[in-house]
Amino acid sequence: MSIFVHVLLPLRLSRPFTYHFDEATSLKRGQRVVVPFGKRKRYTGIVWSASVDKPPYETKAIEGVFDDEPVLTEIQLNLWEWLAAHYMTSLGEVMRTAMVSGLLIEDELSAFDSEHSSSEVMLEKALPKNESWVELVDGETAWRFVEDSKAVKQVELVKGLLELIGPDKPIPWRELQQVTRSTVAVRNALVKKGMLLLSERPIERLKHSSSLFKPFELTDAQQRAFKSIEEGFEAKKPVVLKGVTGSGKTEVYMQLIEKALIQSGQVLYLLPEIALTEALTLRVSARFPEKVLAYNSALNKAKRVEAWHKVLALDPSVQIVVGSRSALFLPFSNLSLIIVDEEHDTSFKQADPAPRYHARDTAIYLAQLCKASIVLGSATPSLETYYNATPTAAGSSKYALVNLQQRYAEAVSTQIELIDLREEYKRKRMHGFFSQTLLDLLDETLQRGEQALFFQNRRGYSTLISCQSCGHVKRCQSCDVGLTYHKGESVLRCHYCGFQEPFTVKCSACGSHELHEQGLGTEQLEWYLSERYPQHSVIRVDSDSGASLSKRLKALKDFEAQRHQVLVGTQMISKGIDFSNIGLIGVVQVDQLLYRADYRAQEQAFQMLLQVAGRGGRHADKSATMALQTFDPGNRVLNLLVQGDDKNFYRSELEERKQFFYPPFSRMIRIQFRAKSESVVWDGASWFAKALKQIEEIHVLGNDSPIVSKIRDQHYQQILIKYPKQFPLQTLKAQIQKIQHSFESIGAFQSIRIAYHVDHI
DNA sequence: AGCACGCCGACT
DNA sequence: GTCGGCGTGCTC
Repeated sequence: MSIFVHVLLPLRLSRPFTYHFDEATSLKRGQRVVVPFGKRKRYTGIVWSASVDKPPYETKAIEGVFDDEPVLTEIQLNLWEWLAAHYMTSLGEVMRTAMVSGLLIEDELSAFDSEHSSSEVMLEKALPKNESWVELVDGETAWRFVEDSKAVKQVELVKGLLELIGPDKPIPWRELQQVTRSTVAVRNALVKKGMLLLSERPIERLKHSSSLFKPFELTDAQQRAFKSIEEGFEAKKPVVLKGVTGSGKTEVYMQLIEKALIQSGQVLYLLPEIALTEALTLRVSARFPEKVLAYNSALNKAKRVEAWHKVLALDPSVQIVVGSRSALFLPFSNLSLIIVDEEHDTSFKQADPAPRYHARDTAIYLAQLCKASIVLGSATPSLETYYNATPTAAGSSKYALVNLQQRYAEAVSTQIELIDLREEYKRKRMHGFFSQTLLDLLDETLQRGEQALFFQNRRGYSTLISCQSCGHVKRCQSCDVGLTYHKGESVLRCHYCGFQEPFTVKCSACGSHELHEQGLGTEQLEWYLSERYPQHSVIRVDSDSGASLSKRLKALKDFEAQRHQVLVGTQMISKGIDFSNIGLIGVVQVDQLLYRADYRAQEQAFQMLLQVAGRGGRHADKSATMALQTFDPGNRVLNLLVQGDDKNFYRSELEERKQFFYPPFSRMIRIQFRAKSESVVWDGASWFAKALKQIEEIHVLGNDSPIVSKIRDQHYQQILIKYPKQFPLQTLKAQIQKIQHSFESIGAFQSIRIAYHVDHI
C-alpha cells in the first residue's frame, strides 16, 4: 500500500505538496527527498507529514530519499513554522532561506546519486560516541550529605561536584574524576543511594579540559554582571547585557560560553555583520581552540554543507558557532546558549526577500524552543529590548537587564561637542560644509599626530545636481529619485537600480552651464579634505570605494596601521575595527540623521552616534573629541548625547512612542504593494486599506506612497497597521489573509504583488 | 522558481 | 498572414 507524503518544496507555495511513496522503508519528518515538479523539474523537498488518504488529485511518486536520518531537527521545523506564521510568508520561502543551498539539489538525477552516497558517509563519520555524565539529584540533600556523612571518599566526590558546577547540572564523569580523584566504585555507590544521576551522552572532545574549571579572570564589574546574567537565566528570562564599547562584554560572553561548554551544550553567537564575525571568531577560538566555527555568507557551498552536518552530528569542533543571521538555521539539537551581540543593529532584520525576519526575535524564539539561555548585548539596546527589560508597575519584566559598568581605568571616553552652525554662518566662519571650529579641531588633531574620522551617512559626491537657471534636476528614468553625482567616476548614478550615465557640465533641459550640487556625500568630504590637507593622507570607505568587502577591510586595516590620517565613511566604519589613535570624530551634518521621516530616526541616530563615538577613546590615556555640526543645538537628543545621559534618552523616547502609539507600545505591519501601473497599485492599495479599516481595534495608516515610490519601473504603495500588543496576532493575520484572498480574486488587481513586513524597521 | 499558455506589435 | 514580446497561472 502506498502512503501519501506531504513534501515541503523551496517555493512560494501555501502548503506542502503531496506525493506517493511505495517502498517499504519508512520516511521520517525532516528527511530530504527528491520529487518531480512540473514538466521536467526536480526539487529537493522535505518530508513534512504523511497520511494514508488519497488526495483528490493524481499524485506523482517520490523519486528518491536522500538521507537515512533527517537532516533537520524537530526544533528547526518548529522554528520554520513559527517564522512562516509570524512573518506572514510561505513555509517554502522559509525553507529556501533556512536550508543551505548545497543541500537543495535541483535538476538532474545524477546530482542526486552522488550526493546520496557522500552525505551518508559524512553522517556516519561524524556520529559521536557516548560517555558517562553525572549530576546531583538534589542540591540540598547533597549539602546535608556533605555535612553529615562519614563516607570520606563519597563526600569528597559530592563536594567536588557542588563546588565545580553546583546541583542539577550534569558534568562528564571523566572531568569530575580528574579533579576529585574519585573512582567508579565511589560513584556507583552514590548512584545506588540516589544521590547521583548517571547518564550517557555524546562524547565531548574538549581539548582544554584543565581550563574548564579555572575561572577566567574577570573584573569585579564583569563578575557581578556574570552573576546577574546567571540569575536571569535561572528565572528563564532573556538577559539584556548593557555595556558601553570597551566595557568588556566579550569577556563576560566568554565566561558564559565556558559554562555552556561544561554542560556540553552548543553555543550560537550572532553578530550583525560578517566583518565582525571574522575578528570575533579569532578571539573566541583563541580561548576555545578547535571548537569554533565561523558561519556566514562568505562561506562556500561545500563548507556550509559540512558545517551543517557537523552541527547536526553534535561535532565538538563546531560546538560554538559564530555567525551572522543565517547561522540561526543550523540544525542545533543541543543548544544551551545564544548570544546576540549588537542586538540593536538593524541589519539583523532581513528586509528582502521573504522571509522578512528579525534574527534577534527569531533567536529568542529559538532559545525558547531549545530551552537555551539567551543574552542580548548592546551599548545602546533597541527601544523594544530596553522596554522589555524595564520592570512594569508590578515589578516584573519580560527580560532581565544587566548593566556592565565600565572599568575605572578605562573610563576615558569620547567627549561629545556640538557646533552651532547658525552661529558659524552668521560669523562667516564656514568653508563649504565645514565650520572654522571643526577645522580648528582637525588642525589640532593632525598636529598632535592623531587621526580623524568623518562620518557621513551618504555616499557619492552630491545627492542632486540641479540647474541654477531652469531648476531642472536629473532624475532616474526608472526610479523616483534624483541621480547621485559621483565626481571621481564622473557619472550620475541611481542608488536604487544602478542606472548610470556620464556626467555632463551642461543642463540637459536648458543648456545652461550653471549646475548646482545639492546634498553632501562622503566623496565630497574626501575631496575637500584631501585638497585642504595635501600633506596628509585622506581615505574614504563606503560601498563605492572598494567593490569587495576585503578591499574595504584592507582600507580600514591600513587606517588602523596609521597609513592614513583622515578617514571618511558611511556607517560602515561604525563597527568592527578598533582605532586607538583617533583624536577627532566629526559629523558634518548631524541633523539629517535626526530628521528623517521615520519614527525610529532619533533612536537610530542616537545608537549610531554613540557607536561611532565608541571608535575613539579606546586608549587608556587619551580621549577623543566628537564634534557634531548642527543647526539645532538645542535639540533634545543631541544634548542627551552630549551629557551621555542614555537613561533620559530612553525615558523621553519611550514617552514619545507611547504618546503616538508606536512600538514598543504597539506592533506594526507594513504592507507593500507593487505593480507596473501607478493607478492600479493605488486602486489596489486603497481597496485593501478600506477593507482593513473594518477590523476593530487596529489602526490603519494609508495607503500612501513610500518615500521612493518607484523603483525599476515598478510603482509602490504601502499601508501601515498599528495594533495593540495584546491583540491576538493569529486572528489579525487570519483577517488580513482573508482580505488578501478577496483582493486576489479581483481581476483588476491581478498584477499587484503584496509583501508583508511584520515588525518592520 | 520555471515554464507554458495567451493576447497584441513589427516583420518575411 | 506569422514571430515573439512578457504578463499571468499552475505545478502534487
